[in-house]
Amino acid sequence: MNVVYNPQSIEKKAQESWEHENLYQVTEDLSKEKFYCLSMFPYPSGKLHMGHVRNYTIGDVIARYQRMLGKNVLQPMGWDAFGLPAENAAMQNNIAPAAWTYSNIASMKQQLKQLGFAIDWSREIATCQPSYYRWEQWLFTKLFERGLIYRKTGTVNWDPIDQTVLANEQVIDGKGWRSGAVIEKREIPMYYFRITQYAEELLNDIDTLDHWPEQVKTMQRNWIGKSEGVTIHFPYTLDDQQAVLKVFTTRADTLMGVTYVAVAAEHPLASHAAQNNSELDAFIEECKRGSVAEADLAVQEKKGQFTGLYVQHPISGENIPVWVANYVLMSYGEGAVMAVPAHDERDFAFAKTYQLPIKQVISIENETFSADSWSEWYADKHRGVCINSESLNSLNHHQAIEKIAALLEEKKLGEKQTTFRLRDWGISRQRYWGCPIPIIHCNQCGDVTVPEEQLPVVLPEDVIPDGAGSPLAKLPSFYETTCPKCHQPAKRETDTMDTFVESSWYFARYACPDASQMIDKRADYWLAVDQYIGGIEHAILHLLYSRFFTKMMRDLNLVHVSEPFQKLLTQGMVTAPTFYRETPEGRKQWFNKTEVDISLDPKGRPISASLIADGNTVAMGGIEKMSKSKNNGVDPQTLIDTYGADTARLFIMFASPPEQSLEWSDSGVQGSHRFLKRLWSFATQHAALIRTQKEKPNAIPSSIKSWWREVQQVIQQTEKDYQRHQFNTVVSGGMKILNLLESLDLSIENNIYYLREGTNILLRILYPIVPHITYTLWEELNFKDSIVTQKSPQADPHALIQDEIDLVLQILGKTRDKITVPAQADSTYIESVVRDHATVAKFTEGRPIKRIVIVPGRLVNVVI
RNA sequence: GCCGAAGUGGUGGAACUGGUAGACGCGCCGGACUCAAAAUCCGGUGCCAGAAAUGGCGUGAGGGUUCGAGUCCCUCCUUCGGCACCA
Repeated sequence: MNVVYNPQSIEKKAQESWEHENLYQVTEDLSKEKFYCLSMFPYPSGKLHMGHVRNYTIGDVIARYQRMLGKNVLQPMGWDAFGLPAENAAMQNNIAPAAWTYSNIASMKQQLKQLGFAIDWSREIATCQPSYYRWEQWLFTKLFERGLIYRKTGTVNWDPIDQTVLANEQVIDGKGWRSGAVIEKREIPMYYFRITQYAEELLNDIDTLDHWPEQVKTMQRNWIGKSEGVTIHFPYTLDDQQAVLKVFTTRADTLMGVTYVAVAAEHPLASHAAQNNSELDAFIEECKRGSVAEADLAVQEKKGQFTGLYVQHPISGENIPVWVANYVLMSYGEGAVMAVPAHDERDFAFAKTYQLPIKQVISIENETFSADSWSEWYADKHRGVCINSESLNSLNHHQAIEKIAALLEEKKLGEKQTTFRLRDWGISRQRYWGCPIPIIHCNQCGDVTVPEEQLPVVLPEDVIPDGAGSPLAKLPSFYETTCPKCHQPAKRETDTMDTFVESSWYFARYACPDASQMIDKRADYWLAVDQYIGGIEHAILHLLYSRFFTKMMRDLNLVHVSEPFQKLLTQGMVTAPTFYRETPEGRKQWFNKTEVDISLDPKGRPISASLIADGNTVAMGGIEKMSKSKNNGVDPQTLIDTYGADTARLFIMFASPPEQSLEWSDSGVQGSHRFLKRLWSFATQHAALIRTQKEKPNAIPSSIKSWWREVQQVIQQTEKDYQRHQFNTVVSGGMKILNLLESLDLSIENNIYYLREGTNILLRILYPIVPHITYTLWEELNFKDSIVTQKSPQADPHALIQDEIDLVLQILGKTRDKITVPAQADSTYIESVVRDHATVAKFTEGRPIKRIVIVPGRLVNVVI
């Protein structure tokens, strides 16, 4: 046994033996309880970053722990291989996205193997392979035939110089990232998944997700955004035609306070009015500038323009002016809103800007309304009653809505309606590196789905995009085809699918990666995923889409669960300090920590930094998420090469609990490494004694009774901590046991049994986190079988029993002393001890004791 | 702007259900070993006052509930994640 801890050699050996024995490959075994442990698959960007290492380490720890509980654990891995970065890399390096992607997969797979994850590699999938995406295309055709996919126009960012559609990410301050041109909104035809058809179920089933973080569930509920309201029709006459303008509102009780209505720039009424109104036309054009991102829209200045048109108030018949406003979203409700300046803050500000009337229709006792300035209570729907509203007067919010809805329904000018904030999911992308949409456009037959026997529609892999438009649209060999129905020449769809589509069902394909259909019955054994682990940034979109897909696949009888992920763990990000200098042009140049020298104050806090290259100062930019753009990443490969995979795993698990963000610390890494070295040298130093198999003493020797109880307490604690995924305290539990073992007096014969027992426990506690070193030591110390097949340690209840316990003595809630009482002492006994206690006498100073609060097993509080 | 989180020593974090705040590390200080350094080992370490015993203060800020609040409630501040074409 080598006395020096050499992670490189022991890790390589352990990994080779695991691979040789095929330890992590699993099959459906009905005799065992299954556990499907899934981490979000990576985008193959080139090499692993620290976020990946964290994600997959958490997954691996859970998978190995579940295995120790005797379960049949599936932990697969694959590649979310389609996406925009491959196209960017292609343009930069003149390499085809496919070649770039496959080479990235190879190197990242190599790195994952070095980290020693218990992955079943026989199930590996890459979404860019035709064998994967053909089933996505197949599903598309089925859903299209069922009407769950449809075509309509949608708004995209258009770069007028590059003549191409841009992703939101590629629009910076309203300008194209390459061309610098001001971006325009453009309407183009797209395919949509009818996710709104499942809105109600997606919302209701959130209640069944007992093991999801509450915050994620709340975010999903708000994203779906169910609201009960009333659709109100405002009649108007245009070119002698009778029509109605529909608006949706949750505040129908304020209908009598409407002083204008506002429509989105894209609303038909706006376009109509703009035909002979150049000022309005210019305004609508202005609204079309800038990105389509909602965050950008929400912060822009609220602007509007009168259309010159009027609609009639459905109750009073008054003329109501129609405005175009940039804050009205065409995609929500009817693309039009009724404005009640007196009781909506945004309408109030708008009315002030454009001198529109403000009419109070809600009042609250003891509050005075003033049209001069806004007060929070104007919008309070819980306390007010209607005024100035004819038959609604003195009714509250609910009563008024019921009454007005009935009134409108009778007049056929409105109806109660449930609306969702959730919109249908537009999946068309005018890009090359994605799954081709399996549609053929025929002049005779319209949109025809590609028949099953012609699938997959294979994406040519040797294309290098040039940044201008979609490469597929320039490839006649791809788009020229014949109609499957009439066999006339026809054009293949050249858009590809949103990459979120691939990641919405991959978890089901892992169950049967080689199936000759989309999903076969093996999925019934493995689904649902028992534990899903991934970044919090996916809390809404990816998770919602996966839930939606699961429900659609269930309705197609492909899977038999309604929810894909039973338990969800959302990991925090990995952060590190940043350093920068401002260039003369005012741009920030970021430096990596390896390029700078940091000076510390006497307490070890960083005070300044300088660039090693020139010795001049650089600014400290604070702690930020590790990213390429801030140049503050730490390469996991360097970490593995220097310290080994176990140190990397240990540090990441120890530095913070999985859901919190993790701050990188070089000295923290060294500390973790030091612990493993200590463990190794402790084991090698005492190897002979540990290997000695002593008889278990009949009773725990009284000299180490409390020592042994401490070990047992740690077992009890780490058991709980594993279950609640608080791995940082599992590690500190392991450190405590090593500290205890080092304090054990080995000159006492009886203690040798406890040395072996304690070491055995320690290795099993740490195994899921640092599998290589514990696997090796287990073998070296002649413990039974392999640690891979061991059970997780369990506390011995007898060893936990105490005869006497310490109670904290508080006086008026302040800790003053401790008292020792028999473990089964009752409150009468404790009270009598406390009344006679010197410390109590000292602090009460003769004042009478009013009350004695006793918390069993914990504390006594004397109230005076 | 909207939705969702987080703020605890010099520092990462612990405190599970309202019950001893600071476990376990890192750093720092002191010591041992060494010609010396590194590594390793031992001891100390929330802040203020004090030689010490001890006392006071202390979980972003301000209020509240409670015998008792890091934990529950209200208001505010700061930082972070998402906002539908980054993945």
